[in-house]
Amino acid sequence: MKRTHHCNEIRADHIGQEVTLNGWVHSRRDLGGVLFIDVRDREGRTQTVFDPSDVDQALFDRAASLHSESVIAVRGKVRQRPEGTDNDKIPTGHVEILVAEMEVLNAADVLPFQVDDPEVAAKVHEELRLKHRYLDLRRPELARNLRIRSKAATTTRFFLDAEGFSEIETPLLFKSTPEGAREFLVPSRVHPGEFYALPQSPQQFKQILMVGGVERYFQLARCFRDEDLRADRQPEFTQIDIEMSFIDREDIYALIEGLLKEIWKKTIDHEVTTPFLRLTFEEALNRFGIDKPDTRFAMELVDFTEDFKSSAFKVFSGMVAKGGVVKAINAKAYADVTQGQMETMTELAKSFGAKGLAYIKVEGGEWKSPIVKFFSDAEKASLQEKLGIEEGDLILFAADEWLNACEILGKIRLYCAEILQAQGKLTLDPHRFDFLWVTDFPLLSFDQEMNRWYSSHHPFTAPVAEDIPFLTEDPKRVRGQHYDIVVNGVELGGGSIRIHQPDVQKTVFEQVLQLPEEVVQERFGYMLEAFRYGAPPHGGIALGFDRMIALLCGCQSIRDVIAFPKTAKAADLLSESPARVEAKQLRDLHLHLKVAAPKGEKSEP
RNA sequence: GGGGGCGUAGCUCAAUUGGUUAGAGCGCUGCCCUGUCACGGCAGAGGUUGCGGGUUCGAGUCCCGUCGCUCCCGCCA
Repeated sequence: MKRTHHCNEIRADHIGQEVTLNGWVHSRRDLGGVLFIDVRDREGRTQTVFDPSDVDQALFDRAASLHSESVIAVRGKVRQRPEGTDNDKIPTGHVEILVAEMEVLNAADVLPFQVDDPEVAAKVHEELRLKHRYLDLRRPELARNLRIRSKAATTTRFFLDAEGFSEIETPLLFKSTPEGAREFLVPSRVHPGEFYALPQSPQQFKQILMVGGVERYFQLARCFRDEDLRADRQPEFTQIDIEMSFIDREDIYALIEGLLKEIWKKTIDHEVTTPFLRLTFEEALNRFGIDKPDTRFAMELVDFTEDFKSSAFKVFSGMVAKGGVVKAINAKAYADVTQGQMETMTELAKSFGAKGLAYIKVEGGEWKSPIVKFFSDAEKASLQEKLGIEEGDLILFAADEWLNACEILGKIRLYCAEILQAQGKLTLDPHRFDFLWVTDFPLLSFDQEMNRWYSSHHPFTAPVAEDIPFLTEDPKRVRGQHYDIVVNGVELGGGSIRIHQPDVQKTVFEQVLQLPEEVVQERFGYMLEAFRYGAPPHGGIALGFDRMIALLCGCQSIRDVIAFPKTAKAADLLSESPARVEAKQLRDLHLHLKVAAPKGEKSEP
């Protein structure tokens, strides 16, 4: 009983034809004398009719006792529905199949949760949905997400192939590089006591491929990081990984703008406007207080450092005297802020080392604030003018060292936007995508506790050429040739032009990052060596594929765009991994566990 | 590692703030029903209130611990 049509195919044209459908029992309506079963597959559903005047009692009884989600094959004649019984909600609603024969391909047990009603299914606890992921995947939303994901992958391959890229797989069993994210380790059987690591990304291999003359590489690369999870982070995830030779930053921007434009068009038929806006790191911080700004709404940070330079309010003028800045945002229409919300924001500010969070509520034509009495008329006038203050507004201040002040207000800006959205005072168009590049990141950041410089991006990022002389004497002013791509406040990806000169790379490793020479040799010796034998200038980028699909699908969590995601504690509830292994497996791997074996099991001899 | 939220029938939730036999809708089982499409009607079964302690005359409710899910901070070169 192989199907002749799928379940969203039968139309008036087919009336009179004999057809066979295969699919799941979506719903069953037993009216006693007549029985309807909607057969569903991934394309849609079709109503079938069992009429006792046409089928024998045994078949009728078998059909009547089917549970939802059983898999059946039905053969019968297509006929027009009797007048007045059309169902306009589904495309097959004008016809039905008068069943002559039915085979039960798999009789389903009673389900752990209902899947036929999308609204009911969507509310089921995620734990249960993950345990029975195969049921969850039948929901139209998840099925659609996976198809969008597939379409995006295919579009990527097609586009990059046309641009002359080769798709090349790199090893998953790699060498441990203890910098950066914690790694998953894989013990070696044939090398007792030695380990592979799963790659955090194919970074080093793709650079070696450039030395290998590949020129244009890409991969939909699986990456692994053993860090704590979030809604937008999984321990294993996918990147669109790209590397090119003989290029500069502009080539990357143009390529990625083309790729994203194509993906958005092919998957959700959305026209992305290119070229993308570009912001320097400094401008992003100054205006939005974050290096991945959501530019779909304003509420921008405004600088008042000059205005409060000699203010009678010593918290502000004192900070300016110390070289700090004074900044403010206008949370439009948020003067009705609650005590609790104000406390939350103050805590945010304090977590960045601020002493408090100064504010002005504009209510009843009055500026209500504990600090406004210290302000001169000129100061008030400049606040009024630069912030466009109106009745009902809430003004929030940060006075601190530049980066802290920016980041405090950046977080508060996002918090306010969230609240204002919940209150219906701020609306963001769900079909709007604000793409932008963030450029000119500082190459290095200083770690106060460790008293040393570390790479803002990664140690292979090339400095801006004219800044190379400052690498050792003034690391702070060296800009990196690093770029991030940001959409609606989500960091979609990032990359850089790489260092291709072994001497510059050695300087960065040993003199700037202060890694001992022997450590550099052990971990990166093969790269430095490769760069001695003809390394082309090169650069690349990696895009978070899961995050990208979540944006395309309008999902909050990337778990909804991954077929088999893991929980916040990195467990797979379907297969119940991770799990213990047999003692023999451990012996083969030369491992001895320090944790106790569970009850009923013998611990290792 | 830290903080918040959740955990009651197969599912989604309720239980008057510590008080009788823990309820409802959906699902499930049985019976009825010939044009439904969220079919309808009648009846019924179904509970270690995540788990383990404690307080109390009495705990779903309060306390301690623990497990799981989730959100956030740290972390994620």
